Amino acid sequence: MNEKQALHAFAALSQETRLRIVRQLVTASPEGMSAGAIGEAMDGASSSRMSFHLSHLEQAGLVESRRDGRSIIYSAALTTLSGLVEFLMRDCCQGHPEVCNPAMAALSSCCEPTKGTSHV
Amino acid sequence: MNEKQALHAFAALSQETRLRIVRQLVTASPEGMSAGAIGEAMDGASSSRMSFHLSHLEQAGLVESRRDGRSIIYSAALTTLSGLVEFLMRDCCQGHPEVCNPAMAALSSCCEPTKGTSHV
DNA sequence: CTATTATCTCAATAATTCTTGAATTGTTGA
DNA sequence: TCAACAATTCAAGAATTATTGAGATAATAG
Repeated sequence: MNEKQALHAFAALSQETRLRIVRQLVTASPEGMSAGAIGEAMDGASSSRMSFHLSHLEQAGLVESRRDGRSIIYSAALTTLSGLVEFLMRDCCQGHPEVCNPAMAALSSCCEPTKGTSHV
Repeated sequence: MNEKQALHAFAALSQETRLRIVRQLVTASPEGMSAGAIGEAMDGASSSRMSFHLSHLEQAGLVESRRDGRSIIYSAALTTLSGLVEFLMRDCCQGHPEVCNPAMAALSSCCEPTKGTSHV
């Protein structure tokens, strides 16, 4: 993830409908959802509007698509999301662990450390 | 950090000049830099342009300002940055540790565990 | 008090992004 | 093949955001 890619990703995430789509798709991961189903979940947004936002997200690498019959199934690109977090933190941490540490703590509590099977 | 705040933060970070300002200020943390000095670092951008972007960033909670004599000193709001990471990951991790784990790994390597002089 | 420096504010314009609706492409089943 | 469905593409207009330059505000030095 370089600055240009991060810029695209941030732009993609800075629009309400698109941010909601991403959250929806993360929840629906890894199966994904058809464009139509996503539109329904977005208060019945029009298909051309969905297309516009979905292709924007795809350009930014935040979602992926595949055809399944008449439908096109979209799914979250999880590796781009973690790449974005890494980019943000790479910036933050230039000698300033006071940013990273709270972020680490937040991450740890959110990513349950697979209790029991701890290993570095 | 709620969705609305995250939306503002992403919008603020989705503009090249502003993303560069944030990175610059994270590097200059915690002292900060005067608006003029930031402008110089941004290829000599005009003062009104700087003002526009700096106030946008301040609105989004990504930077803070204080007056020092004639200058206004801006500094990175590190807690908002880590809040944003937390927001992203809270989303990502809804039952999908496969996102979080790479992100955790990236964070760990970026936030060198203060070898030697470690002290909470 | 005046001149100078640092920054902000405002209005106009330029540029970009979003929405809408109509037309188009691709897929399936009868 | 044809009708129906799912989604995309395109063009026009609306809305938002960024840049510029002129003028205002605030602080300091002389």
